[in-house]
Amino acid sequence: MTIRMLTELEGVCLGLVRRHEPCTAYRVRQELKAAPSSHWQASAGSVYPLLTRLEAKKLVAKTSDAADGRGRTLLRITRRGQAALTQWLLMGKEPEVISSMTDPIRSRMFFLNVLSAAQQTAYLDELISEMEYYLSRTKDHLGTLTADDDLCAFLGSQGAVKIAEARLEWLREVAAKFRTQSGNIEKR
Amino acid sequence: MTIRMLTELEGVCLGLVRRHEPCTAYRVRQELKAAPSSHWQASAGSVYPLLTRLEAKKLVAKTSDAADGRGRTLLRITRRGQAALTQWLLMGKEPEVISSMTDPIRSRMFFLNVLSAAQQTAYLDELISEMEYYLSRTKDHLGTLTADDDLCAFLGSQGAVKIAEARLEWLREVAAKFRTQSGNIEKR
DNA sequence: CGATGCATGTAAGCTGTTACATGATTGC
DNA sequence: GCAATCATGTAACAGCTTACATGCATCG
Repeated sequence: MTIRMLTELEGVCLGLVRRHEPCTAYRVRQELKAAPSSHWQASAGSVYPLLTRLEAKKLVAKTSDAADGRGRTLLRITRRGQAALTQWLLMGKEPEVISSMTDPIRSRMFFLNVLSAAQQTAYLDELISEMEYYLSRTKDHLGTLTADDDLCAFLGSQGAVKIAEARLEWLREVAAKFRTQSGNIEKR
Repeated sequence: MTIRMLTELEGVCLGLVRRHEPCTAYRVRQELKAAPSSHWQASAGSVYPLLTRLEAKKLVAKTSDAADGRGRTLLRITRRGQAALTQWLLMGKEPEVISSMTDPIRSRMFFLNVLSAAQQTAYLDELISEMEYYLSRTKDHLGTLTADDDLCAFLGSQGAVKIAEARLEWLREVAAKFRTQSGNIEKR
């Protein structure tokens, strides 16, 4: 019996349930929102149905404590859930997973020549300044973690910093190149 | 009159039409598939409707050459399309765009402690080897480009290499840490 | 003349988003 | 008492994927 592969958001949410169990769906949303670099909005409309889906597949167990005044539902990962999470994690070594990274800045860089030379340098300067701010926030977030407490969260967050640094360094080189080349003038 | 903001895939496709115009929708798909690091499958079911959508918004112009035996349709970007592409590009400096990067490896790293110590090191070793291969392919792709021909494509591809190098370096550090710590044993 | 590649599309389904809607609890 | 936060959901919609379907062109 093969477990249907989890989506990225499902994998992350299941992992968060595991890390913070027992926890509410609300907590999972908060954790997603707190992450300084995340593609997901973690809207109620995605997280609640998603966790219901995971429950239907018996990957998480919901327990509604009757004693709890508000209708709070606590989540826990099941043994099947652990297996599914492991399978999702191991899928990470597949080439199509490794290469499926998205970087909206890099995507845009390919089409920078749609801008005038003046616009190009102005845009790159603003971008670098925003990236610097993003990097500082990412470092701040890393500062709240320790290697002793949760090594995985610490190293994951460290990766975010390292990648942000690489992006920033690259942007600086791009800006330098565009300044010396005085823009990449269209040939048409 | 504000132009409705383009999605990521729309922006990339519009930019590709511009770079290769006049070109077919098929060509746009090929270009997307050829990119060594792309989140998009560029399936027919997404690209064709997408370009029809862009045509309806007058961002691209379709010209069906009657002389052409096969029912080939050539695409060109319109002036409105250039404006929309510019707007999409400039949106890149918004914090939510900068931080919306996704990295499936980094996502998984947060939950590595679901694996046993032996599984952890085995997985990281395989991952590093796959990342090395991915990096070499990315470098090969960069090698096919020159700074003189299309500076943007060259620098964009250079960014892919730099980020891949940062990811790989980070993965090596993670592997080293996990080996010395002999895994991150669960406390429960 | 058959395989591969060029070329265009559609239908069903899943996932995620925005916006809306409700109510309990906690802190000031 | 009132605001902010905790907490859970639904409905409409947009976007992308898989799988299916078709036909022409080119090369061996």
